[in-house]
Formats: sequence, C-alpha cells, structure tokens
Amino acid sequence: MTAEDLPRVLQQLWGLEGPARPGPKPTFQLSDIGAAAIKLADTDGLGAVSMSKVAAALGFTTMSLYRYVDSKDELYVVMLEQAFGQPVPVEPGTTWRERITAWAVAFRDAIRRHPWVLQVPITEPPLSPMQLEWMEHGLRAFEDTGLSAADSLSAMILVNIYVRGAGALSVGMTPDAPEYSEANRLYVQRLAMLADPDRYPTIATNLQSRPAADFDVDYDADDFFFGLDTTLDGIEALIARRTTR
Amino acid sequence: MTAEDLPRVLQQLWGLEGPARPGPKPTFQLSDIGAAAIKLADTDGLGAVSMSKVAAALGFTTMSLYRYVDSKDELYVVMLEQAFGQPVPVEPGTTWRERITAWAVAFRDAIRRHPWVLQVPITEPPLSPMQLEWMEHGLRAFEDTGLSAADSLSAMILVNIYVRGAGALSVGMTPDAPEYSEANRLYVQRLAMLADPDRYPTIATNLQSRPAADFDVDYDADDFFFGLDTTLDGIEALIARRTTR
DNA sequence: ACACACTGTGTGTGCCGTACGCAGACCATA
DNA sequence: TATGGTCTGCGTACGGCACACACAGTGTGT
Repeated sequence: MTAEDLPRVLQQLWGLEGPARPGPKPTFQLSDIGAAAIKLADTDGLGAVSMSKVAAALGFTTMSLYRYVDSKDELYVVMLEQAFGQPVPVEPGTTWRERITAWAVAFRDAIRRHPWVLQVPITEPPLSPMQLEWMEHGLRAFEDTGLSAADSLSAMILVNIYVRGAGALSVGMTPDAPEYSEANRLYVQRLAMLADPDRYPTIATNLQSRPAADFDVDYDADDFFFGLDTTLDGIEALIARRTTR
Repeated sequence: MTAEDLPRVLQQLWGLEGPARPGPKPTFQLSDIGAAAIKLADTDGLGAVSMSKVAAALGFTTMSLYRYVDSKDELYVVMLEQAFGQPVPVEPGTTWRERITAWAVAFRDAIRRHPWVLQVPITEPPLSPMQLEWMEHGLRAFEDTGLSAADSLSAMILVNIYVRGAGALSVGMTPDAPEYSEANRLYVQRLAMLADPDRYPTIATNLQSRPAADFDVDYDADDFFFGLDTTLDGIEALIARRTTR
C-alpha cells in the first residue's frame, strides 16, 4: 500500500507528487479547475458541468482537462473537496450536543451554498483531505461521551445521513423564491385531489387536519432542527444506555 | 385544479385517461415499458437505462417510446412506481414501533432489490399511487401515538430519510460479493495511510482502537437496525414529550 | 547538447435525449 | 358503409456528452 496506488487526483490533493519532471509546466492548478467547475455548478446546476464547459471557462480545449483529471468522476472529487472547505473548529467547553449541532449546521450551510453536492454520484467513501477533516470534527464531537469508537462512528454517520437527507428535501426550494411556494401549493392541491379518503384515509385526514398552506413539502429551518433534535435524542438515549451499564 | 393538468404519466398511472379516441391502439402498456426498464436497471444499473435500450428491449424504435412517456423523467416515475410495489399491510395489535420498523424494513428490502432507485434524480415530491400507498402506511404507523398530523409526517420523513441514507451507504456493496470486501479492505488501508495522527487524531485513534477489518464502510444489517433503533428512540422521546404535557 | 517525458490541441467515435415529419391504421361519425 | 381526423410507430437529424488517440512543440534532468 503506497501512495502510487491512489487515484491521481487524490495524490495531488494530498500533495504527494513525485520529484520534478521534464516537459512544460502545467498552465493551471487543480484548484483553478475546481473553482471554474464549482462556479458553473453554483450558477446553472450540476448538469451544466461538462468537461467542455469547464475547459471553455478556463480558455482551454476540452481534452486538456484530461491532463489534470483522469475522468469526470475525478473532477467531482475536486469539486467536493473545494466546495466544503474547512469545518468549523471545535469550541472548548461545549457539550457533545452543541458540538455535533454546530457540525450539522455547518454541513447544512455548505449544502445550501452548493446544493449540487447532493447530486454528485458517490461511488466511493471519501478519502480527500477536507472530507477527512469533516469526519475528524464529526468524530471529535463524541469524544467525551463514553461511546466506543464504533458507536461514535455510527452516531456521526447517523447525523450525516440526516443532514444530507434533509438537504435533499429542500434542495432547489428556497422558501423565498416565488416558484417554490407555487410548487408547494400545486403539490398540496394535487395531493388533495388524488388522495381518495377511501384508499388513503390517513393522508386525507392528515391533509384536512391543518391549514392547507401548512402541509409543507419544504423542509425549512424549523423542520431541520426538529429532525436534528429528534435524531440527537436518539443518540442521547444510546449514550445513556452505554454509560449506565 | 383538474386531472388534465397532471403530467401524462400520472394520468395514466391513476387511470384517468379520457374517453376512447380514433386511431390505432397502442401496442404496449406503460407497465410493459416499466418492466423492461426495470430489468435493464436491475441487471446493469441505472446507467444502462436509455430510451434506445428500453425501446430495443421491447422490439421498438427509440422514438416510439415517446408515444407513451413525455420524457425520460416520466419513465423514471413509471420505474419507481413499479419497483416499490405494495407496502406490507399493517398488522393489527402491533405497537407503533413494530409497525414503522416493518415499514422501514420493507422499504430497505425494496431498495435492496432495486438499488438504482436511490440514483433516480428526484425533482418533485411523489404523486403516484404506490408512492402514496407507502406514505399512507408510514403515516398509519403513528396513528395511536398521540402525535399531531404534522409530527406524524415529520416522524415518517425522518425514518424515510434514514432508510434512504442507510441504503445509499451500502448500495453496490453486497457483503457477500468478493469485490466488496476487497473495496472495504482497500479503503481502510488507504485511510490508515492518509489519516496522519497529528492532523486527524480522532480518526487515527478510532482506526487503531479496533481490529482493522472492523472499520466497516459497509452498512450491514446490524448497522441498519442500530441506526434505525437510534432514530426510533428519538421519535419515542418526541412521543413522550408530546404526551406528558 | 540531447533525449524524452510532458503539455495543449485537433480530430473522431459512439453514445445520449429528443424534435420533427411521414405513412399507414383505426374509430366515431355521417 | 364511406370518410375524415387522429393516433401509432418509424426514420432522420441535431446538438451535446465523455473520452480515445495521434501529433507537435516545450523545457528539464542527464
């Protein structure tokens, strides 16, 4: 197991390049390519990120990109690495719950800034520096809980799953945007039309038992913390169970 | 708000076609197309589902498919609808926890049968009959908990998020497959190589504090129930909080 | 000085989703 | 029963995609 086995992009991100080599100097750095791709994705969505568009944004030909990145999947790795950036530092004198909440909020904010991260197809568990940094901070939140290594990892994964899932529910729907509330209204109307009380009694009752506008498809800030707190309550129960016995 | 406003595929799935019309009879039904597409996806992954391949599997030309489906996104709707099938019926005399667990397990099993469902890009909340059926059953699990309509929905969404997320972690990794454990082993080795104890002390400690093979990237059955139970513990705390006041 | 690895480029391939126009099949109506 | 209009399936075509490959020039280690 040596560094050479790693995908080229990971070698670069970890600064593991070998000694200097003959030939022309590269014009760009990986970070330039990542920044250009992220700009495209932020503006027009992940679908707007193609090798040719990224290259064009840099004044390059399409195929030049492959001198820096072996495949589009590797470009995604670079994008994710730069989009997340540094996690928030751990404040001393805080409870595990405060720490993991801050971590989750920072995670959510990163997703808000770059909603496309949820659409990037994940093929492997993360190995890039910043991703590990986030993992490190997530694990650190449970340091003084008495949870075992395996339990800490599971708890962190649980929160990670939740934040990703909650983000997916609200992706593309910023509640301020007029087309959002329009979509929400339309959905509720259609649901009301289709949810025949005979076949779907619970949905129908659920719909009727509250003001129409309140059946939120959106997942707003309140919903986020509601679900997060519920998840953390579960973890709290786990901690209690592990420490009492 | 009338049925005509619905996307054509939804009209078909709900059996809302208008009166008979002149012209030739369609050769196929939506379900034939869905079955062919699902077969492709089950065998070679969602990437193998293209309009031309689905059409070819049916002995059709590519463009004929567009007589049944307005876009590839609509094909996805048909695929999801058929892939999930009927949810498990609710057994009488069970606790909410048993009911939602059965629901989650059935959901997970559907994902196991058709792992590609997690890769289908979701653009809208679901409105097709079976999706509503699953929603109905999920909500029904919380019927006797005293939770409000909004809380029941939130709780169901929380479980839904968890099962999806847990599935995503184990997608493509069936623990029996040799290439799976190989990938897991490789990942742990690389992680051990890259996780410098100075920069990532918690990860390093976590890695060392257990047998190497035990740092599971995989999310196996035990992990699934561990996370599910933790989530349900959180919901249980919610129920307790709402009923004591 | 020189060999050669490396750079950016141009061309080309095989996919993809889908727009559009056509010929023939079929049914409601006259 | 005749017929008009509409629907079906097909063929062609377009722009875009990821990527293979060969090429010419560049600049460093020997």
